[in-house]
Amino acid sequence: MQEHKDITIYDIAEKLDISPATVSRGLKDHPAIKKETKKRIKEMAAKLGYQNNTFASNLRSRKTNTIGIIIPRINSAFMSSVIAGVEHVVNSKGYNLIISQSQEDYDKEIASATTMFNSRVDGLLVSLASNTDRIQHFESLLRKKIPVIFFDRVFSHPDCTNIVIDNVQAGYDAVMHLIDQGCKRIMYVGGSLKRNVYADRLKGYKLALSDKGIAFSDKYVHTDVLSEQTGIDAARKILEMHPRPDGVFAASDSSAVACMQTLQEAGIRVPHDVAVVGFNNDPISWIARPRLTTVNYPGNEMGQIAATTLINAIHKSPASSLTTLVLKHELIIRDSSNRSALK
Amino acid sequence: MQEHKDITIYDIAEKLDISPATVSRGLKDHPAIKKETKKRIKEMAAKLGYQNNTFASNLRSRKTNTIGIIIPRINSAFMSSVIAGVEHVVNSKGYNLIISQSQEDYDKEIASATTMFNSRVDGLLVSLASNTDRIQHFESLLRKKIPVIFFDRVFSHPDCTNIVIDNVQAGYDAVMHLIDQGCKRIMYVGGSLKRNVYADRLKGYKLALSDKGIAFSDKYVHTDVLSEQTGIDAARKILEMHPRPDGVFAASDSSAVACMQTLQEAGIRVPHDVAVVGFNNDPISWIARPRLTTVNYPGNEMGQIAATTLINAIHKSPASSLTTLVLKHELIIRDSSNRSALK
DNA sequence: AAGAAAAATTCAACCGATTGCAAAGAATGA
DNA sequence: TCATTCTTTGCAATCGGTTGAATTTTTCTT
Repeated sequence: MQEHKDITIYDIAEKLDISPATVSRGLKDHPAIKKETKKRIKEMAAKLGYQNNTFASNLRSRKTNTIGIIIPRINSAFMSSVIAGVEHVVNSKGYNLIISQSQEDYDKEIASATTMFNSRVDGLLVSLASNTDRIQHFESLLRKKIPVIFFDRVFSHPDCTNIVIDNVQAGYDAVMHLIDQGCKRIMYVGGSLKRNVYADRLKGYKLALSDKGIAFSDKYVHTDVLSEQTGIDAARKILEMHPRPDGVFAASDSSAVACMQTLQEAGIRVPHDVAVVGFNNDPISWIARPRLTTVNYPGNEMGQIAATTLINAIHKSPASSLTTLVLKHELIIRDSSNRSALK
Repeated sequence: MQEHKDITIYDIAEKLDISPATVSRGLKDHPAIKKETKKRIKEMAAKLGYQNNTFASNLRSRKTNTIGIIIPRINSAFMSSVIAGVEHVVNSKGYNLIISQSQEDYDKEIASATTMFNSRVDGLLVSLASNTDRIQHFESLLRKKIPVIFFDRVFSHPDCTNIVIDNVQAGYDAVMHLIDQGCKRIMYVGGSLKRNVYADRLKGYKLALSDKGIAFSDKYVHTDVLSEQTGIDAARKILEMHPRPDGVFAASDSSAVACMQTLQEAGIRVPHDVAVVGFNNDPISWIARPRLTTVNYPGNEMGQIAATTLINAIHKSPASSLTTLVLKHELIIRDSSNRSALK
């Protein structure tokens, strides 16, 4: 088995009896190179099996063609869809993707940011960890004019674009729907209120109550690092309350389903006694019985848009200016909240 | 806002009035450098905020410190767990990870392999697409002694390690359990038989039947590119058969649940009339009602092991020799198949 | 046909770390 | 004291493209 020496632009240049500079330019369609020369170069490159050495290019051109993404964790239905979307765009545009999980932890997020900085990413996508409350760990990137874009769990910063859905409206829609179904005492189950997604959904919740003249009360708000367990805890709380809540709006499908099932096991009928609305439209939302009413949150789309926006920002250094980009959401009404079907 | 010029080993060398070569060696603990010199170098590096330029290193040392992974799609519960595991190991060992999705398509898989080759990954993890039947597209890597490891959906090749669970045994266990529950006519719902995972589970199915003296028949085997739809199709088929099958072994939880729910909607009781077993232990398996009996397939662990094995293979060039690595699986019995609880 | 302008190509420095080999300094031995 | 060996450090080439400026070639004017 013979050792293959890699083909370089020098090999091509030699065969064609031209200079390496011309080869370099020819390969990347530089306008100053004659069409027919380009053709010869490309043909020879193909014939010899040339591969661009990205390290040499990157070293000289000070570009890495790599973008990074920091997320709380990859293995949730929503986040893996986002990644799928990002990967799709990024690959098709010739970029590489580095993924790092913060595991919902502020310190790990800082470490991830450092890794990204050291890897000299050209741009960074971030969805913040549960307990992050300052973002100075991205300053080293911003100082070097490396674009940082937040999505889903965002943070307001003059130099960063945010990509979100209208969480206030989504929360409002969900709760308004519950009220329309006759709910008077609605529980909100969410994650840390440091995160816009949970805080905003709570705002929507309050607005809906207010618009219907229902008084808001703290005791109906249950927040924690959002997980299934949070849903179970909320259910236990509900079971002990008098009068008992008759509606639940949970900020994730997994907590909503866990809550719903815990209630059901205690003999509560859903939606008859308690109507439930979740968030995300994860697969479990249509597997659970009754099927879960939820807010569709298109992860794949968000990933594609985030990646596209980031790549644009990388190219146009002059402040791409867009501060916030809002995607559409949609309330999907299913059996877990639909009392009209009950009659 | 001032432009930060990057610190290089030359800057350190100048400050310390020594040569860049010494700095380079000092930073990576070369034995020829005096301890105290190393200390001074490292202190100065820290003080100036030096970051290694990986492109320069890679260019010179001809290593990329990058590993690649090609998977059918990222957004499934199993695969995203695998990625999480891989990411964890890879990041902690200072490697980068490039992800590419084949979208279950042979041609895209070839394209992905080419991308990986061009990115000069140091090693590659692969889980094959549904319709792949030759793997010559990895030869260019293997010729350069770049280790390629298959996991989950593997392919036999003298130079490649495979990481799997014992799918034959898992299939055997699942089907044996169904037979123990009194099933006589068991349906197998799987993916393309080109893929070991589906073919082996079918083998286990046949073995179990054979061990119990039950004749095998083609009509009980339903295969397709495995998805929810496959489960629904299988259910429809079941509903039309006489005598009707009384057990289902599906090679994924999503198809199992889809099948189960379709049957239920047609008035079939699970597990009373038809007992169902799935595969993977995805979240939906414990959300569905009845809870789905399934085979636990530890994705995160498999990811970690695959990554660790690959990195070992990268370091010891002398054939790491291991051909196949088999992880443990486990049948988790839940209500969808448990008739003893019914009495 | 000579001169000017435009097009195409080449020159050569450069990106920043690595590494074989040479060299200087220090320690050991006779 | 001088030769020998071991430590430690420096020199300089190298990895393979990229790019501003210079040069050569071609095309266009008049």
